[in-house]
Amino acid sequence: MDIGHRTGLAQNQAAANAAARLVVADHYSDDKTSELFGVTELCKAFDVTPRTLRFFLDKGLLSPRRINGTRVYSRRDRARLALILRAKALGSSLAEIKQYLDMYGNEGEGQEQQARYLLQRTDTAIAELEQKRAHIESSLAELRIINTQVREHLGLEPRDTA
Amino acid sequence: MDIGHRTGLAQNQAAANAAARLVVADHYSDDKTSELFGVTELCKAFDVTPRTLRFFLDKGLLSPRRINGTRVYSRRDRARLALILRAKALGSSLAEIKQYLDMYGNEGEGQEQQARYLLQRTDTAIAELEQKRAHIESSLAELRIINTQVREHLGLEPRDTA
DNA sequence: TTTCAGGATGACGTTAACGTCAACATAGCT
DNA sequence: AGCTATGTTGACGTTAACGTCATCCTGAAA
Repeated sequence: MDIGHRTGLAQNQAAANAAARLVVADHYSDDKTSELFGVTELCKAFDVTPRTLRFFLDKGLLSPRRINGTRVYSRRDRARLALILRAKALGSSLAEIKQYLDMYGNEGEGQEQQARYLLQRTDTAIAELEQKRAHIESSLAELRIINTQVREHLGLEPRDTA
Repeated sequence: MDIGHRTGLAQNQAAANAAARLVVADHYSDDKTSELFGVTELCKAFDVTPRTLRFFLDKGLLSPRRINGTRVYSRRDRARLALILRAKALGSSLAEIKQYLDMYGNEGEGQEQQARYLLQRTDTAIAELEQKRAHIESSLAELRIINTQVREHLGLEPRDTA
C-alpha cells in the first residue's frame, strides 16, 4: 500500500505537470480570436462576486479589454483569475499575488536583466511554497495522529489510505 | 535521482511524524512543574509582538494562567502558539484556528458524542489540508516550468534537484 | 521610600479585502 | 420609443488582525 501511495503521488505530480503547462501556455496565447467571457459567466464559474472582480481590476491584477464600456475577459484573463484565487486560498495577499502574476507572460522581458530578475523571483517563490508544503505536512501528520487516537479510543477501524 | 527524491520525501514524512507526536504530546502534558515562559521570551522566540499575543488571548486562542496579574505560559501554551502561527501561515483565519485548536487536547472529551464529532472534524480538516497541498503542487509545477524556461532562455544549467 | 522597568489595560487608528447601495449607461426586446 | 436586464461607477460601510499610544500597576533595585 505504500507503493500504491507513492504511485498515486507520482500520478498526481504528472497530472499537475501537464495541467501546469496548459496554464502557463494560456498566458502566452494571443487571445485575438479565442473565446471570450462576460463578467457573470466568470463569476459563476469561479464563485466570486462582480465586486470582487472589480476589486481585482482596481488592484491591477486583471485588465480585460472593454467593448463599449463592458469588460470582456479572454482565456488569459480567466487563467490569471484562476491563479489569483488559488494563491489566495494559499494565504497570499493580493499585493503578493500581483508580484506573483508578473512571473507569467508579461511578454515584455526581452532584456537579460529582466530575465535574471524573474529567475530570482521564481526561485524564492518556489522556496516559499516548499516551506508552506512542509508546514502542511506537519499539520497533516499531527491531525492524523489525533484522528488515529480518537479512532482507537472508539474502537473503530483505521482511515482509508486513499 | 528519482529514487533519491522519493527517499527524501519519505525521510521528511518520518521526521514530520516524529515531530508531530511531540507536538501532540505537549498538549496532553500536565504543565504543573514544566518550564514556564514569559511574554517577551515567547515573543522573541516566535517573532511576534506582545500585542499579537494579547489579541490571541482576547480571541480565546491562548489562556495562560496568571501569577499576580502577569501571564505565565506553559509548554502547552507554547505548543498552541506554534500551531496558531503555522496555521496562520497557511492562510487560516483566527476563527478557523480556534476550531482547529479544539482538536488538540481539550481533554474534556470523555463522551462518545464528543469523540465522534472530533473525529469528523479532523477528517474534514485533513481533507482541506490535502486540498491545499494539491494547490501548492500545482503552483510549484507552474513555477518550475517558468523557471526552467527562463533558464533555458538564458542558457543556464537546470536547478539543483534538492 | 523612591524609582523605574516590565507587563497589563483601554481606547483609538489602520490596512486589506471586500459588501452594500444608489445612480447611471447601455443593449436588446417589444 | 419605452422598458427591463445587465453592467459600470462611486461612495460608504464592515470585518479581521493587528499597531500605537497613553495610562496604570507592581515588584525589584537603589
